[in-house]
Amino acid sequence: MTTTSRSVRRPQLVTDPARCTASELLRWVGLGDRADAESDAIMFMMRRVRAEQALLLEDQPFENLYCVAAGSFKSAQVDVEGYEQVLGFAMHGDILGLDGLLHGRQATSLIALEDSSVAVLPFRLLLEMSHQMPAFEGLLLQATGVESLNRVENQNLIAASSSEVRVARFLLHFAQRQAALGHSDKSLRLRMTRRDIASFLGLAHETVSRALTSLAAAGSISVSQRDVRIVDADLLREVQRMTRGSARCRPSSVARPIAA
Amino acid sequence: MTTTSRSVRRPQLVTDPARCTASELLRWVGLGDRADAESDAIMFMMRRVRAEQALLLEDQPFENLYCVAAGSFKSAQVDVEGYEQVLGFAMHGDILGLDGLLHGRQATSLIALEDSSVAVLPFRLLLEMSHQMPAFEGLLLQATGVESLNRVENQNLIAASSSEVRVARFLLHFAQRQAALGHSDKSLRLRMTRRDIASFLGLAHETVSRALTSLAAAGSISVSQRDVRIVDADLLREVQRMTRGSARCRPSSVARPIAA
DNA sequence: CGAATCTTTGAACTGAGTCAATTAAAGTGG
DNA sequence: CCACTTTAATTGACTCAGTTCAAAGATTCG
Repeated sequence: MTTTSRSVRRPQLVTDPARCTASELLRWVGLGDRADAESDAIMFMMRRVRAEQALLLEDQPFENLYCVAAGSFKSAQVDVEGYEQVLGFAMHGDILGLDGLLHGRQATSLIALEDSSVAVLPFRLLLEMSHQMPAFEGLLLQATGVESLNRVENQNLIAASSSEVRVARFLLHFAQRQAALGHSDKSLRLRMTRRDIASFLGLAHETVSRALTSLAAAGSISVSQRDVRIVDADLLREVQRMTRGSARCRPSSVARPIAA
Repeated sequence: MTTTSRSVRRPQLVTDPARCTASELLRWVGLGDRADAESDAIMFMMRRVRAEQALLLEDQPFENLYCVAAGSFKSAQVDVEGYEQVLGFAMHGDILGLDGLLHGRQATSLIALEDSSVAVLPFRLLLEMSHQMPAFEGLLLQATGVESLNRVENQNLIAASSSEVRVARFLLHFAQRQAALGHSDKSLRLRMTRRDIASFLGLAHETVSRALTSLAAAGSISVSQRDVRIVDADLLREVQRMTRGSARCRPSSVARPIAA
């Protein structure tokens, strides 16, 4: 229906902005080895979402899952008083929308942090396909596993004692995800505002700012607006390890690298 | 193999301590309507776990899911310094162990809070069965949905601004789960220690204690050891709603019921 | 260029953590 | 069944990390 549709020959190289093959999808989520001719033939619709726009609002009926193809999202809830609680961030390859599965209504809104695009995966269809193609069953299982692990990791992020530790963990976690996607794990571009990070970590946005400054002063990172460069990963990891009850380290001037 | 095994006639009434039918299982997780003759015929092993004992330790290979039949559990991680981070609490009908799915190793330990028993669901088997019996597919999907929602709810618990709000939310959340199981939503027996709650909520255990005292003083609950009675649910809900940035209400003396 | 938003920084206040001591409950074993 | 020990829970006093309020740079965008 669009420009490229008649000249399709090498499906994985054609980048029709309006649709993608199941093989591409599988590659995005890290199941590229399960892509085959069959999955080459299956197409999914894509949907573009401009920065700040909602892919989905809470309470909407649950119909689709989404796989982030490009860009990034935050998931959030807005409470009566208008305060926005950020619940997570998603990037390339992440499956979104599962929180609507249980009650049939989305629990959180999904808002694009930049111009983004997602593959639309009608859940019913996905379920049917998973009966025939193991690759799709794998997709669902993986999404489940990721969701489950995310819960654990998020809790570890937030439950950390000091603000500095939380921010350090957030950065390392972010870097790790970047690295898993083949990007640098040293230079991060934070797509979200300080406020978003603050809400996510349960802090005031000023505190996030101060924590970043403080970590930078300690020499573990350097910050320039939304670009964060991890200068001394070991030092950062030293900070990140501190938990409630652990050695009463002086919070900001950990300076001395203790590790052997 | 045990006492009742030869006199089996009405499967759902027989309570063999060492095994259970798939129908019972489905009932426990709230999918009782999908139980049928076929599921009556399928048996799962049960496993008893004494109070304080681990059903499972982190890093163990992922093999089974577990469904809580009786008792309750906490899931936790212990970090290098020996600090135990509690990630969640589970009760009757909850599916445990999903956090091991992604990497094939359990991410958290599961520790019984009281003498408990679980149905052992070998994951491979579960997967195979889900291909033939829709009820089992439903079981997996529901577990996924619950896990996904839990993540959202936990984050809301922890991200709350003040300690009192967190504890209030914790209690209401707990009450709600109790109610869903047919128990009273007014009188709660907390199976976990203050320390566990504190770790879960990211607070010091003294703070949890103080928050409870304070809520009791305000008249929303009454506390006697691990028995908590919700006296004024509306008042408690009033506290629970307060979020970061919301009206600077005086934290403990909210007293005046504002609701119409 | 101005308007709006985001970020950083400062100063004052306070909620929650830490330390310490007391009380209560639950085991243990004679 | 009663001392004795151990663990859990509460309470108080003190301190400090983090919030709040305020104000000044930075950045983006129309």
